Amino acid sequence: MTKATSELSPRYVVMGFLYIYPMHGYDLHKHLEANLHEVWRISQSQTYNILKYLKKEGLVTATLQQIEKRPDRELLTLTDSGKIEFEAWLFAPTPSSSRAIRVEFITRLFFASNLSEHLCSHLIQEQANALRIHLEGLYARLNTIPRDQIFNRMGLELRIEQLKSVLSWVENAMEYFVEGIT
Amino acid sequence: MTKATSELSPRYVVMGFLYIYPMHGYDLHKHLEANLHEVWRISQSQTYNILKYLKKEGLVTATLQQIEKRPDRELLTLTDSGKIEFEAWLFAPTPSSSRAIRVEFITRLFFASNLSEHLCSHLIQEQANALRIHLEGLYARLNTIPRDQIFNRMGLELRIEQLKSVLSWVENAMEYFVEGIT
DNA sequence: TGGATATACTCACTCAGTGAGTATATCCAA
DNA sequence: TTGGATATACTCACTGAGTGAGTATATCCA
Repeated sequence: MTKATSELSPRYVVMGFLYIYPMHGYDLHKHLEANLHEVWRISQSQTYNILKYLKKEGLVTATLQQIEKRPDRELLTLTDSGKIEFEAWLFAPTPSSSRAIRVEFITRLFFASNLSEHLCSHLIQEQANALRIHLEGLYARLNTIPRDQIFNRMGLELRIEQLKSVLSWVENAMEYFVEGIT
Repeated sequence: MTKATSELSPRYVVMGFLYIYPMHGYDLHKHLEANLHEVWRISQSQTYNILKYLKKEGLVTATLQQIEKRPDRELLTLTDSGKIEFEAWLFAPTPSSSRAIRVEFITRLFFASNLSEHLCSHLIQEQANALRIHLEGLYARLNTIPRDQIFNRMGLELRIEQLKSVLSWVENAMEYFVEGIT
């Protein structure tokens, strides 16, 4: 799928919930609200929009449930190719932008925590490494921007500051999982 | 204009360049690339898209220049209402999200630096205050999220960390303007 | 018994953003 | 001198994120 999906697509959260078990669009949206409302703000209709194109792409199938007199009601299931796509996303490091870490990486941890704590710790390590490498690149780029390009320098320097604070958060993220012990 | 323009609309940078003086869409895009490529990444066609709806909204007017045999070529001018909208945006604090500060606030400083250094310092103060107030709100909200909502807490705590580092950057931003003295 | 709330989904829309394409003018190097 | 790169200037058709209002039925409970 050499599809140029925009960085930070909401498709994977949706797929993630269906990865756990099949459900209705309605429930899916409720789960989103309950578990990740500080991370994603996806309206109900937007949830249905996403499901629509996932169906079109064959990542999700809908089976109609006919319950006497009630209309529609589709039970949504992640297809095999849907599962593959989701797993690929889950295991690959999130692009190194502050926002992507806050939204996508936390979402990956959310789904990974359903699988194993060890996986979480692994994802955290990998993400921290990716961030360190990316930061190196940004420092190098900063050196190529002439002194008088004040606002380009501002943009890049602020970006670097943000990423530094994101990195240190990621490095300590394992604390969330051992917290219960305290 | 109770228009619900999405937070972080690219319309104001475009208006900002036309605020300085009228030019072609082509030049406008070149200026963007030259001065703010670390801040905004707006493609040429996207620049024209923006100009299109600004024209439709009466914020920009286009006067056709007929130069013997060459086609099209529109000189774009900011209208009075365009100027008013731009100034309103320039003087009002940017919404307190990390990305908005990195993109919109730096853009505001860019245009403000064309007007006066005193204005820059004023905008920086105001923005820092707005950020402090916003952070208070986030801390309060964090206290309302139960301990077991791990991922919602993660999202909010990371957001707070990012905003803290953004705030300290803003507080020191005046350094960019006195730099030449060193 | 009727009004609030929960379940479940649709539609029409705007706005951000991309990629490829069109057309002419100018410069400069073999 | 000519033809190929580069600069000028703009258009079009598209995808994808996101919103707001609307539809329809079922259930609860006061």
